[in-house]
Amino acid sequence: MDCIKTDIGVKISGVKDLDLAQTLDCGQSFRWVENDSGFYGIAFEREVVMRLEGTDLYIDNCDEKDFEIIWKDYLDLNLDYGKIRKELSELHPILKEAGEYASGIRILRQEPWEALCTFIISQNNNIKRIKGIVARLCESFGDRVGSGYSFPTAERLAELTPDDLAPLRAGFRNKYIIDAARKVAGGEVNLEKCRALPYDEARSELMKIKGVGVKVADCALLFGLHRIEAFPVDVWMKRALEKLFPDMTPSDFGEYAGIAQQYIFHYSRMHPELFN
DNA sequence: GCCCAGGTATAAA
DNA sequence: TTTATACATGGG
Repeated sequence: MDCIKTDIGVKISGVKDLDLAQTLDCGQSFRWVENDSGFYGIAFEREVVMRLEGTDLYIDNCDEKDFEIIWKDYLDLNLDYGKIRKELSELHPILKEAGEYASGIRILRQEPWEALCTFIISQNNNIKRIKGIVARLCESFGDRVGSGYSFPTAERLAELTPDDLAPLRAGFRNKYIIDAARKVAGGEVNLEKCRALPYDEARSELMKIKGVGVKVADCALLFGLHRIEAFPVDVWMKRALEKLFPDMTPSDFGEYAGIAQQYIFHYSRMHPELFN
């Protein structure tokens, strides 16, 4: 995997186990939009467009240094998903099938606060509307980055009240967003500490926030802090587990449970007939 | 109008 | 400890 400069960005060749649609638009991030030139998005105060041709990844508006310090990690390109998929496939034949079907999924290393906040917004909500709320949140309270806006910091949102978030049309979630922002900005909840804490303690740390239950905590840990042993279970996953893996519990999926969960989630979403 | 959406807080059994 | 209901909003 090497990175060379192009006239508008960089080209990384030899990228394996990556499908941008499966990774950027599978419900782990709500900030990427597909347009004519690829997937457009903003993270870590950078605006880029990504496009994959075979095993060549093009990132526009990016230099070698930004790729090395930001996007390489963001896309989790240091982890060998082919090897992990092989290990997972030995756990259960359906997991092998799901892994092959969704073999381009990677677990993003998103900014922890963004992951936490967007999954607070996700509760009892649908992906289309979540994206709208998140977009309005960034436009209203984020900083300008290129032609878009960054995700607002916890410190910025901590200054606000739930009523200030009315333009987002996020409903009852407004008070949860503000509670999270205040606890994170004030240090009562330490996100970085959750990278290394024993899993149950990391979960408890996040659940100090009103509106954060096990599902939101698991998603924040998986997508924001790269705790890939996290296995978020929602109503959909519960059905998938009962029908497809009746003999397994989330902990049976082991240290890569979060990757297994994403394979299963994507696979079952694309095959709803499995539940009939 | 009715139902549901990558849930959680709260009250009641 | 487990089970029921409200919660804001908008698309199907």
